[in-house]
Amino acid sequence: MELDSRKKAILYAIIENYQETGEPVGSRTISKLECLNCSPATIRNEMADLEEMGLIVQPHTSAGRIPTDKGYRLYVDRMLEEQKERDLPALPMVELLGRRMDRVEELLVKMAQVLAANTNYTTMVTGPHYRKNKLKFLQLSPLEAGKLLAVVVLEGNMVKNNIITLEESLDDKAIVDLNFLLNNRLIGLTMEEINLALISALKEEAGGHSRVVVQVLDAVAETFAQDEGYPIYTSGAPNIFRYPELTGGDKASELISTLEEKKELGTVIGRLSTESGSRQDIQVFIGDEVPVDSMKDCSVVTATYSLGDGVQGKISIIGPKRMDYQKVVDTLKDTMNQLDRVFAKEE
Amino acid sequence: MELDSRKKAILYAIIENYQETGEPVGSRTISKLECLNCSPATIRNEMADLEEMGLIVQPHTSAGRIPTDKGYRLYVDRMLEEQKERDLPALPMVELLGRRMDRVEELLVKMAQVLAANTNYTTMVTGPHYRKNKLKFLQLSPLEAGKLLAVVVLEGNMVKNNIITLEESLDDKAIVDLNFLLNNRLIGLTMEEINLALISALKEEAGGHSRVVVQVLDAVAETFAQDEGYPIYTSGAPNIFRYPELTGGDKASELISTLEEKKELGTVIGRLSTESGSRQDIQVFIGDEVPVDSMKDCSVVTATYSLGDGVQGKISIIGPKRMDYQKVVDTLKDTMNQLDRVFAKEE
DNA sequence: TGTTAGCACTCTCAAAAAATGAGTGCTAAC
DNA sequence: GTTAGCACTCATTTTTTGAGAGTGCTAACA
Repeated sequence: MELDSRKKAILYAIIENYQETGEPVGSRTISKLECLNCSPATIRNEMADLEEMGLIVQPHTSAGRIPTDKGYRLYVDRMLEEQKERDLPALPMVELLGRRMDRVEELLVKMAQVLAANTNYTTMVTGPHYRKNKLKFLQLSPLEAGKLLAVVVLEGNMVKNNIITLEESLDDKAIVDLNFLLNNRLIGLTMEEINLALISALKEEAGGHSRVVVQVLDAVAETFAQDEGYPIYTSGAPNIFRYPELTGGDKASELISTLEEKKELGTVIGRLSTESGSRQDIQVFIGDEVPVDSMKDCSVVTATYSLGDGVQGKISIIGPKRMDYQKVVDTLKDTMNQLDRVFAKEE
Repeated sequence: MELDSRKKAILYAIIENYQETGEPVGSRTISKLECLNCSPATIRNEMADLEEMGLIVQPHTSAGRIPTDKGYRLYVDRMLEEQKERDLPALPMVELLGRRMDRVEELLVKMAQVLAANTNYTTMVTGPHYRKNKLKFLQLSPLEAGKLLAVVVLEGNMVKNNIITLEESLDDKAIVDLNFLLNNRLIGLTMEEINLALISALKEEAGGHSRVVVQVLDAVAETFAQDEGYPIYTSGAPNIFRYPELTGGDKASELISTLEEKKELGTVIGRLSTESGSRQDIQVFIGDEVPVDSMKDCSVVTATYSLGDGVQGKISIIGPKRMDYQKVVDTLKDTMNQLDRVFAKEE
């Protein structure tokens, strides 16, 4: 069957109306609303066709229609295609960015908060993938007998620290030497690259302190291993309560659990990174496309941010399938643009 | 009216039954359950008395009784009094503690998770109050042109780092000097004690670099100022969905919001610190006693933990008013004991 | 051939009505 | 002081009813 322009118009009208109301949309509503100038009966005929094509469904006989995942997909794809320029009120992201850009985690958390508050959906941000960023420098300091403080700085000024409990004591001289050795050999490498071969090579060089070298490297590696290599921040979880379709039955509970545990969220991210990004790196998952069971009633819109120096991660907006895709996509684009502008300017 | 031992027994029976079922408890249930050996009618008489005393109420005429806040209070006070030794299966807290005790935040988060999973309630842990802990040492390192990395270590090995963007560049020598100066003057002081008078004194001494001193101190102070001086971690928020009385209406939404925002939770903590702790520093807030509006249907049990070196904070378990106070209190005591054992052994 | 009016039909939702049942308070007997 | 018996109350559940929204179909119309 042909999807002529009127059918499209009707489909989009249904989607947008359903977006606002959350109620199934009837033929009468459409006939009034539209500049199509045709009667409910005509709309009904068209709707029957759209239903046959699998783009809309009736929740029950004699109810209005709601879009199917396939319907949404069509709508979203067109939207991403069109790239229509809209002017949104810019988010006060720059303000955040201006101050204390240095603290990456803090910045990400705030960003998530602003996005959640602005969209009324839930936001999830993954921190940069530590293992993929290069070591900028590493500093060992004596903390107390048998304990070392290791401060690790990665490109992009991500800082992590770790307290290492040693099995043997080291004097200050030894620490300075070790410091020098490690920096000399490791700077510029990513965590991934600091592998076994390298470690045993260092062990040789360290001579008497070989055990310490291993301990230090283990501890450092462990620091970056937690959170499966990247932290995940969420914000606006309570926003799901705005959407009855997400809170019926145990759904709210399951969603909140998923968000709290965060681990499973990684699968979304995992899935993301393997698939090729669409234009501007914005990807949309609709309903069943979301690879997390408890989110089958949700849609997820994802973008990749970059803070320069290879520091990058994903921002995702999680909402009901009837989310305002246009707004979400535009907001994310705006955010990405702001980030780019700030971090491009800086370099 | 006299609260004789039978009345007490009945009250406690009601409380414990309601704890399990969440349903109002009728006279018949009690009469069967109890070794009191008396008929429902007798129980009814006693219940009428208990109601008159304000210890139990009927949600509506001809329903069973449920405990009032006052009833719970009586029950809890007795329980805290009795100090009955029960043997709970010990939580696998030690296991956590054994490994990587050094990372305080990580430890606290894990602890919250274990407690939440074990009790089926929500757990909230406040990190140590940074401002009250003494500075152990402070280290400035050049990061790149115009940027310094400041690593601050407090007693108890709490480490915070901060990237400082300077208005002027400093050569290595200057940084070393500044480092020395700051350490010399600030070690052993708490963040609270590093006040304006001290800062201006340092400014004098720093001579040419007075602006830098201020910037560094500001940045450090700001690091510890965030989170109002201490972080708050929560875990097990989804557990509230287990208790219908917490999820009716918008309650779930409000509770989850409160937990997510965390700020307001501080008021509980604030209230706590002013009131004198009961035995073993365990405090119980029942219903209206909780100083947070969205938690008027909850009870909160709080304990103070100490990780040695003045590193201390609060652990709170948040659940419905009909929570298993005995279990929660015992679990907290057990946890505190384990902490004490580990950290006492260490010193 | 596409559009429209009309109408019977279906199904949800809300309100009203009726049945159910748990639990009480009271009284009178033990 | 305790208990059996009984009438009464009130939330809950089920049933009934009615209203309303929306459809599909048919027949007329341009």
